[in-house]
Amino acid sequence: MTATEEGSALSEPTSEEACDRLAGAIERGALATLFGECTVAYDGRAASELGPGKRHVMCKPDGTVLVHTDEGQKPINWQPPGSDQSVRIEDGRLVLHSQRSNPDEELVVRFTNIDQLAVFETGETSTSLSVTGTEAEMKQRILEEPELIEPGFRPLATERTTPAGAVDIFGEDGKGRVVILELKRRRVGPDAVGQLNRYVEALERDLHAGVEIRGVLVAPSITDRVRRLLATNGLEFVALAP
Amino acid sequence: MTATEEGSALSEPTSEEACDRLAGAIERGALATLFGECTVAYDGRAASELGPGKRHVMCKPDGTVLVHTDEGQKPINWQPPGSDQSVRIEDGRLVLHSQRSNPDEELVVRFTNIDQLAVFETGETSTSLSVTGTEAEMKQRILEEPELIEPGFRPLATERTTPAGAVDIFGEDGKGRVVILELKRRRVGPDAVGQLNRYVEALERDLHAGVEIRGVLVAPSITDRVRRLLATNGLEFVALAP
DNA sequence: CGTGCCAGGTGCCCT
DNA sequence: AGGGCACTTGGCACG
Repeated sequence: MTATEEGSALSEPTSEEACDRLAGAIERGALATLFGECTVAYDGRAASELGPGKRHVMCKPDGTVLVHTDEGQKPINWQPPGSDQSVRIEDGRLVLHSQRSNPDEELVVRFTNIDQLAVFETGETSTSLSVTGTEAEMKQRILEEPELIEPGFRPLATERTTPAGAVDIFGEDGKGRVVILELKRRRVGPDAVGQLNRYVEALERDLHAGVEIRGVLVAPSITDRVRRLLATNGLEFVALAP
Repeated sequence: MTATEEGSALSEPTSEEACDRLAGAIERGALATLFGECTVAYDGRAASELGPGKRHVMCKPDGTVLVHTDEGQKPINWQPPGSDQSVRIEDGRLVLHSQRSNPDEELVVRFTNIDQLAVFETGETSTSLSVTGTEAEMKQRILEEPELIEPGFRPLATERTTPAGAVDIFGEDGKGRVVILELKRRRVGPDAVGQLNRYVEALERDLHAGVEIRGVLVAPSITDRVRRLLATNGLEFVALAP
């Protein structure tokens, strides 16, 4: 036995020790991390090959697998929650295999050396996260203070469905004209204009009178190209930050 | 000294030990992970509060900070590469502070207990990842085999710029008509139609003869709504998987 | 389950 | 630095 064990961490374990410990941790529903030299192969919606190097591998109890290098916020390879993990020894080396279905995707991590294997007990589910500054909050504010859009604006419905999808806020202005609001929590690109335009056109067809429908993009700010796109399509912009 | 040290891992370290070790690791450009009971506060583009619970915290040498719970593929809180970390003791508790600029964003992790602190040496930069099955590969295949689109199709340019943005592939058909291709590597939603439509309209204005321009969406498959949207806008679809 | 859409999206390339 | 867009986008809500 060459490995040293302190708490739930094994330093420089053999492949066999790591295999047993890792399999046990996954079985028990614990969170396990490995750090060491490995190669990574992914095949699924896309495919990738990653040559040897030191990486940090995390196996979560919910089936998530994350492979991180020393840089970047996103994992270089991963497997989503619900994936099935299995561990085995091949040619004396630890191999972590992860399988996902729908779509079928496969991730294989082959370790040539394991610096550390750690197992953590996460206990009961963690406290929930509350986020503020979302689009949902913008919507709430507009419903409470419709004059943020313009004097006389009256919201009539949220998520009103059209053949092209659901409109964020549906209402009418002081002159009784139909107004559609598309909310964006940050500076927007051209895609939002396409979205708003689809809704306006779909509603004009749906109400099929010669009704004029106003389409209004509500966001903190817009780019120049978006300003021109809005003008071209006869749409409007109201500045509002979340 | 109550903490036990094996390799580069401290089990149940005191706040002071953890503070020294973590600060040193960050300073040296090592990768550090903590696991323990903590609260997390974020404020920036949005804001969030996370109550006490066991989490896994990773500090990368490039300035990335990731806070993971026992579930989910994405971190529950994070800070992007380039952020500045600082560690201190407050009321005898370890506090990790991370600051980002442009936009100004702040992340604070307060530990009430540290189960483990580990420091890893990542060595030289890791081997690069090669991915296949991307949109770029679709483009390459079409350039090599234009008949994948239709007999007689001739690609003339890629990334040709229009007032609305760059077109994936620009070419002409057997009858000399201008053809625009918008490539998607997976089943597409309505947004892609908006994108293609913008390009077609922009080019029709740009070439400002009464030239007919064909817009073709190239993807593995499309939804029904997209099929209708394409028809409405006089656009076409060619099935092609990456 | 697929479809649609938000996200503190992130990352990459371009101007 | 800002704009535009791909991404194994991930995640959620809804039909």
